[in-house]
Amino acid sequence: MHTLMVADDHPLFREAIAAVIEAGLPDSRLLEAESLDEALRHAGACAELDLALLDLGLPDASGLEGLRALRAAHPWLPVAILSADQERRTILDALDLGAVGYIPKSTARRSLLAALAQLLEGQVYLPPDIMRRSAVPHLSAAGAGAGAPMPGPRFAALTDKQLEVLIRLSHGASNKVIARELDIAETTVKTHVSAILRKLGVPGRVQAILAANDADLEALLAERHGPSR
Amino acid sequence: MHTLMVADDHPLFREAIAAVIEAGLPDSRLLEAESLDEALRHAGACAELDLALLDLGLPDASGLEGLRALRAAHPWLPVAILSADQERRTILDALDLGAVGYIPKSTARRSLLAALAQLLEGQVYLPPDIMRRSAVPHLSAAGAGAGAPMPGPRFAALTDKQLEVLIRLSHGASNKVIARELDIAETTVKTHVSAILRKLGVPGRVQAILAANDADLEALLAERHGPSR
DNA sequence: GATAGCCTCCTCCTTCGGTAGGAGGCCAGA
DNA sequence: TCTGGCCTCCTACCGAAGGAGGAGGCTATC
Repeated sequence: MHTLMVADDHPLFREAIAAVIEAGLPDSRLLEAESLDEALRHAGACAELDLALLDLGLPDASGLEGLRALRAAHPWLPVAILSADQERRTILDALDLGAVGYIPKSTARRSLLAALAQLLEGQVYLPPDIMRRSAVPHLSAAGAGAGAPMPGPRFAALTDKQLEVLIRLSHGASNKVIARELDIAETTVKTHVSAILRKLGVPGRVQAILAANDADLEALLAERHGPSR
Repeated sequence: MHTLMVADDHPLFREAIAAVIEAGLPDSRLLEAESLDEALRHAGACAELDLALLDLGLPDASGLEGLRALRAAHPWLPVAILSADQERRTILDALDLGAVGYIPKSTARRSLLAALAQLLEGQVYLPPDIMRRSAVPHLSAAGAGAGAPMPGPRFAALTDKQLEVLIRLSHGASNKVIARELDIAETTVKTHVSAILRKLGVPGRVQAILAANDADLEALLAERHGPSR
């Protein structure tokens, strides 16, 4: 027997959550709040609360302020964020403020149930697809000393020819097209592509393209051949 | 059949990990490294690596620098931290650098096994006892911004599900990964992908990704279904 | 001369991506 | 009630992609 609370200003979404819980956690009770104020009152009134699901778009709380307020008022209450925001940074900030989990609203119904079960068991839940994707260790928010850009993949390790191939790769060209454009055999293109993937530490051409799109490869290539080209 | 790597300079600890894996994950292979350098070499040599367990006390890497280096060299390798450090701040910093999990060395054998299984399934694992004990909020996060990128007209023809697939596609996910994340069969993903390619008028996933990267698909999806921020 | 790195090309093999065609279930509108 | 769109899943087939492993020619450096 668990008691949950969902704080979301969209009735439809609260109903959806209620349906999921009823179907998958029949032993549970659900409190509903449509504002931060109501959520705070519920949390104060109900001592049995096991988990609060907090939307980040509440009318009386902008962004993570609601989380901060709820945490400050009830430090013992586990709070998980429920949001349409899929920014990695937002998730990390929420954890920083003491959230025990983060559930994107785009989560599939079955995954949602699994996430709730995990949270009720005392575990931490974070969306795997967001936390595990690209997640390039670069830029911004947390200063923390040496803020050297530290270019992600090692484009500098690529040879000129490999750079030429990667540029065409990043434009979406197939091996066959690249072979024709560079006037070499397709097998040779494959050799170059394999070398590129190995040097960049990525598993396939798609990831190589995504990595390449963050850098100006033409500039790098031009720089190598001196200002005269 | 999974392949793991443990990077720790204490042979005893490596042996303990190996024993746990042998007992609980008999289908798995384990590579051992006693330095960051060796870990980097293993990661470069073994493409099948599913998960790296990185100690924060390596002799040739101080603290989270090892994680930064490993992430930079192999952005697509999931890395979980294995450390004696139980500071909440350290865990958050590790996540910031792209770690997919954090396992304190004080973890009980059974919990360790569960954590590894969870990580190998593609989930995120964090120590519940540390993450769930109260933390004092002291952060200012402003979610201002909200630029105005216009989603291309072609994307309007996509259904919600197709949009979900395309978003993950644009992050470089394979059909198999998308299937796992959306909890549907790979054949279904293929069906969706085919429909997407047809509607966008592009010949392959690579071109779809390049087209998708010019639009803010998450915003489009959020607008469609109950925009709660 | 020897060594090393790069570019070129090859074959064999496996996995991934994509199409074609079919099928059942669900749900909203006519 | 029926129709149509959407989601789901399947088999079968084929081409693209990528790894393994080898090979010859080129240039620069020691």
